[in-house]
Amino acid sequence: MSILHELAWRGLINDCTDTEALTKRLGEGPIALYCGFDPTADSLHVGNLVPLIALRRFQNDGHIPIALAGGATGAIGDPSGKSAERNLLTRETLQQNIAAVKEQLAKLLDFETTANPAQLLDNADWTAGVSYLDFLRDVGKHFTVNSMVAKESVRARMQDREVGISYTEFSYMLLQAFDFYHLKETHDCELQIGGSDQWGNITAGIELSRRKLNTTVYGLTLPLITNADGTKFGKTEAGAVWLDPARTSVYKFYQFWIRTDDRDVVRYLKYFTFLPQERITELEASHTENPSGREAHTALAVAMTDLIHGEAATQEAQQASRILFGGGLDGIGESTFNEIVGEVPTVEIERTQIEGDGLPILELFVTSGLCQSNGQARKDLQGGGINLNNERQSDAQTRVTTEQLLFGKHLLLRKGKRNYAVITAK
RNA sequence: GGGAGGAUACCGAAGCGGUCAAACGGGACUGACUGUAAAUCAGUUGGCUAUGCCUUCACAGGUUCGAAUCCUGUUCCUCCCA
Repeated sequence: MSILHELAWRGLINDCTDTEALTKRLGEGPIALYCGFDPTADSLHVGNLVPLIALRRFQNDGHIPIALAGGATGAIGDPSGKSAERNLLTRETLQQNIAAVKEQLAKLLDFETTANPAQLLDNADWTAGVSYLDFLRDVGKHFTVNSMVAKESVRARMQDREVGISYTEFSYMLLQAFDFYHLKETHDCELQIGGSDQWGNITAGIELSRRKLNTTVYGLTLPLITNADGTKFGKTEAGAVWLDPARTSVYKFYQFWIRTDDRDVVRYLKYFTFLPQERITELEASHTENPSGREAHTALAVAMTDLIHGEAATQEAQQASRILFGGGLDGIGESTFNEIVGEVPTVEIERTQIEGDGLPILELFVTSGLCQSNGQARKDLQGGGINLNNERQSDAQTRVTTEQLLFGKHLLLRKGKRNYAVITAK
């Protein structure tokens, strides 16, 4: 099956500038393709994953992926899909972000293979040195403002008189177009992929390449990932789900996937995993037949955690999840318990703090980070959502002492059904 | 430059002298039901040493027994005219 068919089966093709020609071109041999990632934070998040994984899919099919860290474009800010002007990042932040994002990109693509190694580029390298006058003459001249204004990203903001769009963001598409043109010229990059909101930026690049190089390059957009319940994909109570384990722990990352809505799980298996069609079809059948078995969810969570954090970390996260959600703590041993220490948020306190009269339970929940304030903890307790060592607490006056320590040193806190934390006495 | 209107909790939006920690909606959290799902129903949604106390309605003052509500000034936003 060709790569395009594969992507289509997975529901990953939103739009293509010329499916027929691209199919033909891909059939003729390896192609270089790129996708840009703007360093808006010091880590990528699951929302960035679809295009990144798509790059890898192309690489697996023998093509040459170029991951572009947007040192230049990130300095400007892409108006696509944004309803308001953003603040510019400082240069230092940008530098840090790029460095961090580069590392993450490097993990998902194969840079070692000799046949078609991936490449990691930064568009600041070829943009920073271009003077404003040169840019206006060499790039700007090829675009009419009329066509720029017609782009959805710009039009949306022009129609909204309350927010408007700065000249800076308005120019964003030219920079991205310049990237594509530059990559075509220097790396013979013939395809750009990106989220569906990138359509306008991609076609701008295609036009520039045609005008300046008289050559045809292609664009392919991937769908915007939507949750069945209408919320934004990749967001949780705590915010975005990041790839950086320092921001989103491996356990939380695993949990994020395991809690996927039933209606989304098969779609996500197709979007995000490299599992073969047959396997996904199997999982779909198993899920339809016995949803409470949650086999598809587990497969998804394992595949994703594996991909981002590696096998060892996945096993730990999985083990911790099994212990916590596998039916009570009764009879578990110390070594088993230790599996969850450090996986779920773990806070250390001085043993002396809970000796004698001990600490108020509400305070402990605030310390653990599960509750925002004493008042909130009290409300949660009144609602029946506060558990210590998996026992529901109903008295706000309760004080926790060394008596309650599991194995002489840990306390297992739970708020609600699935928010765990461990407190360890030093 | 002239004129009009506005700024309320996470968001949207009521309130226009006391009964306002502030209606209602969304979101979020918790409980029940379940499968760590969805849907549904219920509770909660400023802080606290908690049948009470404290700090909030852009900011700073003032009037009043009493202000989110009235007055003055400041900042920001929107609209209309030039």
